[in-house]
Amino acid sequence: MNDASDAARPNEAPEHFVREMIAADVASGKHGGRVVLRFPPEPNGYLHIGHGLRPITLNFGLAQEFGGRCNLRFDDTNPVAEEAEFVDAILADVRWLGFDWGEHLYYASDYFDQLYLWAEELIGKGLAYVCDLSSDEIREYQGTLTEPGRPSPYRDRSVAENLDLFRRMKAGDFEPGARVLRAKIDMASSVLPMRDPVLYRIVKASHHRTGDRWCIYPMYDFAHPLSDAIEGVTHSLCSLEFTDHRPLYDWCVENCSVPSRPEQTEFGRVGLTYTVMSKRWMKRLVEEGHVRGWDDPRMATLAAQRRRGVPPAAFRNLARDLGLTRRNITVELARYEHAIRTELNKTAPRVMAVLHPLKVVIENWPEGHVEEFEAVNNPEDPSAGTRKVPFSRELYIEQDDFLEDPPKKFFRLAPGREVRLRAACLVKCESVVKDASGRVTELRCTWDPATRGGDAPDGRRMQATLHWVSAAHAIPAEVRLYETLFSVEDPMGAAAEQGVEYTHFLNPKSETVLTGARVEPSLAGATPGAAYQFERLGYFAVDPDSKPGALVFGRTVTLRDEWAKVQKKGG
RNA sequence: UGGGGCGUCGUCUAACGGUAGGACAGCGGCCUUUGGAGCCGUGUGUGGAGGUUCGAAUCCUCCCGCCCCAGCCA
Repeated sequence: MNDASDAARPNEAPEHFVREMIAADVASGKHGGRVVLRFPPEPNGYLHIGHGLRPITLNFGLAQEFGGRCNLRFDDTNPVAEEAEFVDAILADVRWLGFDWGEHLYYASDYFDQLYLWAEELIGKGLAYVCDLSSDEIREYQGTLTEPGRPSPYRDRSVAENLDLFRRMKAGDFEPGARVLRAKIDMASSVLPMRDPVLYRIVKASHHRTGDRWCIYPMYDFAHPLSDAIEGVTHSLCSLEFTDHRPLYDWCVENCSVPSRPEQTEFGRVGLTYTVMSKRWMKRLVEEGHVRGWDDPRMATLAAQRRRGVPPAAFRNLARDLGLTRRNITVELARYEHAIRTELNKTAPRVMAVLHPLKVVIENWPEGHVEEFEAVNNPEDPSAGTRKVPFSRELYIEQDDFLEDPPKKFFRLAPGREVRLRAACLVKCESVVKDASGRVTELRCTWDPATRGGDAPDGRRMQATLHWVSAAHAIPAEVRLYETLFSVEDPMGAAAEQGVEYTHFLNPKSETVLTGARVEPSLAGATPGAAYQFERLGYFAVDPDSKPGALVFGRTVTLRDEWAKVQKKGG
């Protein structure tokens, strides 16, 4: 994790309340001075940017800082929602972000036997009972935000009867919904989760790991604190919405004979503008075909960001820079993109690619003659070296880089004007060839042999430097340009406000597929996942859709673009 | 409405009773063989009202606003 990207800001991250708390606990010898954290995803879907920017980087990062460890535990207590496929995807995402759980990969389902024993312990202590109320009835008895609940008629069953019933629940004697095991706490509590919460329910579904061995499954509120205790977790970090559950977390740990005393601390979640993060809403985008799949580069999943070419270091660095508070926050897309550019600027090799080719013929360059110019691979990193780029009589430049009648602040090529071709030479536009409709189809230029390499011996300065490829040597490639999936900052908020579906705000231009692009020949062997900067255009990654001889690039993020800004202001 | 959480530039975030600072965005400029990168400059933002204090973003009181909780989801 200490790669070059952190050089500008060595080691120490800014302080925040959780770091201070852990430091204080270590100093005071609490938990024996140990630091054990955990990242506890439920394998019921894909991880998203919010996970990458907070819980993952926070837990694994703090564990590293304090020389402790971070367990990766799947909170798989609900077989109807969970699948092994998601386990694999989550593992891959965490690994991709650069974290290692070592031997500490766990599953809450591995603790089912122990959890069951603790449930019986609670029954024995008179702290839990089997309740025959239906879920509707339980809700009725629960009261409301302002009114206290009423005790279940089954609340005072004997220990023996509870034990018998619970064992029969486990044995499969009852149907789902017939009975549940509830904690006996306080039906009048102002904290709703304390009103005799359900601890176990009957579920007759196959579990991705335990199969059909169980037909009763523990609820999160029971399984989570006890799983933490089993693993010796010292600091159980979770998001704000679990704050109300903390009293119950503590109740479980206090009333079961657990081997350790973990403590829960809550932090705020991270959201991103122009995207939707929730599982349910992302799922709809996939199912309704608005995107190519869960890893479509426009999606907010980590798998999608990886495919798009986002470097994992950008996540770690941005997560660190965001700090940590007890507030749910929304990060501006620009800040996410900034983190990506900062990283890629240091690491991505530069290369030339022409997205919308415009033919250029160098009239004073001999037919059939080829020369190789030496191009710098990364001006930010001399160790990246140089490469040879072939130059010949017929080239392609970007259509956007020529205007027959240029406006004031347009510095690029125009009739009679001279510009530099990156790493090559200076060329001057002598004339323009048009088709019958008047469209410019070709530029006739001349080059100045004295400017080989790009510098003019007489010192004349160029207003612009253009990227280019040699027509005969360039490789055709498909290039996919991405913009935000939604056209408004807060799709869910806007939908609620305007009373329309959030899909109403899908950006029709979120993906543009270009099939006529040409890239320089050095890219011939590029492999999926590789990230490049297409000079003057942006950062692009080789998409896994690429096949031998048929490269597909996807745009990770554009370069900052002053000209685009000028145009926007003028238009 | 009961309980809980939270209010500092547009967005994040510092300041832990002693000059409200940084990052991103924006704006202006410099530089440039990427209109990239880099560099320089640019901001009266502490939700409100009282109070305590020599001094309050920070402590107290009241008010206002936003978020979370009434799954046999996590």
